[in-house]
This record gives sequence, structure tokens and C-alpha cells, in this order.
Amino acid sequence: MSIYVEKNRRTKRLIQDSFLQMLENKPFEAITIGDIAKRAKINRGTFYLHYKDKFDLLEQIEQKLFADLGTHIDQLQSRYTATLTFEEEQERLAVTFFSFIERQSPVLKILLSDHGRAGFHLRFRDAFAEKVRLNLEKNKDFNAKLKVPLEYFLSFITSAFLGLIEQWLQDGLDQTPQEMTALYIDIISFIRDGNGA
Amino acid sequence: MSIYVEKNRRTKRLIQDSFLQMLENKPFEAITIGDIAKRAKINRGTFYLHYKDKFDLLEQIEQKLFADLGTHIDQLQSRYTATLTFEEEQERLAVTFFSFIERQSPVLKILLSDHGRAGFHLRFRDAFAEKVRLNLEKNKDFNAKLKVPLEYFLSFITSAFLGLIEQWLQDGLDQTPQEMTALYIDIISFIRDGNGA
DNA sequence: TACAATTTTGAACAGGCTGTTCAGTTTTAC
DNA sequence: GTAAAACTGAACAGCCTGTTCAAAATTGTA
Repeated sequence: MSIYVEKNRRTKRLIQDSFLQMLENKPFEAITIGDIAKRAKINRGTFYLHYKDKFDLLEQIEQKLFADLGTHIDQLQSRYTATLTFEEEQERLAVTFFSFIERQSPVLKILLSDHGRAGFHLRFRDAFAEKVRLNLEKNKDFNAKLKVPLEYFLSFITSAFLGLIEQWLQDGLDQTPQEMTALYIDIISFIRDGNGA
Repeated sequence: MSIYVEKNRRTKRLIQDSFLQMLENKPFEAITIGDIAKRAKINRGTFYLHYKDKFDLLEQIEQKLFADLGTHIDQLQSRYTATLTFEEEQERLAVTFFSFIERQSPVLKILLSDHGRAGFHLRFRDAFAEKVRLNLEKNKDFNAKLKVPLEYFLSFITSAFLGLIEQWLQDGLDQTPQEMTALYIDIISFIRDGNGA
């Protein structure tokens, strides 16, 4: 039984890999089940033993990604238990995010591009926003000082973050997560101290 | 001849309207040419007299939108010729953007949602970024003070902006463009003066 | 090794959508 | 009224989908 699951997983992984490789060259809509099967060297019918359809396949890939985001953050966040200032904690969260992106960059590069599926950036941003919200709620001062609706602030800051990520991925991950965090902080500082764009 | 074009445009508009209406309920991938033709009450073959395929249709809608963004900004920006401070000019650009979004909200709501086509938010953001870049280049101090690559700053700020827009559209345009601009400025101020998130 | 359970294969099938063709009809402008 | 332009209806080959089923291959276990 245990190995059957192994085998089951192996074929699923084969399908997912072929699919993702194919997405690098072709947009989602243009890829057929036949294409995937051919590249994975399996029978077309076998695909349907594992997935309902193309959308189900992508959905499962997305879900795996979101699950990984959760565990990755929990791992890194719980590593240091020292009390940090609000700013330090935000910085630590930023590094955690960027290192997650680096780790999942092959998949994210595709899912966020125009070869992926519409709305992925919204779903991804929401997953992000949820983590940020939890972090912000720890700080009691925050909500008192914030005058705009929290939802708007979250959309603003997580979208900005996602913007950096997209640029980063587009530039071929030419920086480390630490450098990206520094860059993020520089921009915040620039807005704070420099010209108010 | 002139009216032929008229008629030609009328059918195209009929197709576009039916298509956009349909996109409110069904995702792009699920819509067939037959569906569009049926709703537009035209022959399926007529569709192909105007568009190459479904993608061509959406592309033309997008292009019209981007063209409108250009004219809309040029109009509003050239209205007042008084000399403004950098901050005042940024604010004016923000109002212009938000009023454009309001004007094109029916289409944008769909194109930015998961019913649209993958990558639209990137294309839209790029169009935005181009306008912001032109505005920023006027200010000589800006590039001197900015220490991070301009591309990253642009991605950051335009994505943040787009985040506000998405939230705004999602909330059913419950605020005026002026109120959204105030909200935008409040968030910037909050980052500047309040807690450094 | 032999066996049984599980998984995969190959082939076939109906059904739907695509994009094109073409002769005939309708609409439009002058 | 006429000629050009636009649209219609019907048909078509081609491709992809999702399902079925018996046969074959793979796997773990006795």
C-alpha cells in the first residue's frame, strides 16, 4: 500500500513536472492534455486517473504552493524567539517572504507570468496578506495609529511587495533574499525621508 | 463608405459588449465563440469577419483601454498649467489615475479578475509605470536621491497603487477618486510618520 | 517464485468547439 | 434602382475532451 502511494505520487509528479516545463514555452490555454501526456510519456487516459482536468492540475499545484508558504513561514519565524522591535519583526518577515520566493521561483515565475492562469496574483497576494495581517495584529499601537481601513493598507503593502517580487523574478533572481530585503527597506526609507512620491 | 465603417463598428461593439457581459459570469477560457455569437444575436461566422479569434477580441479591448488611458491622462494633465510642487503634481497624477479607473471600472473589474486573461495586471501595471516614469523624470532631484534601481521603485509604487485599485473595485467603488487619492496619501503619510511597516 | 491488488495502456467512442468555405440573402450608400 | 459591403446558414475537416473497457504491466507480499 505504502509503495502504491509512492508510485501514485511519482506519476503525479511526472505529470506536474511536464506540465510546468511546458508552461515555460506555451500559455496555459494552449496546452492540451495530449501534450502533457506525450511529454510525460504516459497514456492520455492515465492523466484522468489523477486529475479531473487541466484546471484541477493547476489548482493542486497552487494549493501545494500555498501550503509550502505556510510551513516555510512557520519554520523560519519560530526559529528565533528573541523579542524584537516592530521594525525588526517586519524585516524578519520580509526576509522570510523573499527566501520563500527564491525557493519556489521556478513555479512562481510561471504562475505569475502571462502563461499562468488569470487571477493567480490575487490569490497569491491574499495568502500573503493573511500572513501580514497576523503579524500586524500583534502590535496594538498599529491599529490605533492607522487611520485608513486595514484592508486598503494590506492591499497597498502586499501589492507593493508583490511588485518587487515580480521585478525580481523578471530580472532572473539577480539578488539574494537579504539584498531584496535591504532594497525593500531602502524604498520605505526613501518614501519616509526622501521625496514623498 | 463612412457608414459602412459605422456599421462595421456597430457589430464589433455588439460583439465586445456581449463578450464583456459574458465575462461577468464565466471565465475567459470557458466562453466559446458560439456563446458570444448567440448572445450578440449574430451568426457565428460573422465573428470571424471581425476578429481572428477569442484572443484577438480581448487584445483589441485591452488596446482600446490602454489608448484611453493615454488620452485621459493627457487631457487631465494638460488642463492646469500652473507650476506645482513635486508633491502636488504626484497628487494630481493620482487623482487622474483614480478617475480613469472609475470611468473604465466595468471593463477593468473583469480584466483584473480571475475571469480575465493571465498577465493582464502586469500589462496594465507597465502602462501605468510608463506614465509615472515620465512624471518622475521631470524631477532632477529624484534620481539623485533614489538609491535603489528605478525599475524596482517603479514596480513597488505602481503595484501598490494597483493594489489599492483592486481593493477599490472589489469594494464596488464605494469611494470617489478624490477620496481614494486622500486614502493613498494617508497611507504614504502613515509610512512616513507612523509605524515603519 | 507465484499470486493478487493496483496501476497503466491502447483503442475506441460521442460530443463539442474551431476556423474556413461558399452560395445566397440582407443591408447600406449613392 | 443599383452596386458594394456585410451578414447568414449550412456544411466541412480537424482537433480536443472526457469516458469506457478489456488487456497488459507493475508492484508488494506470501
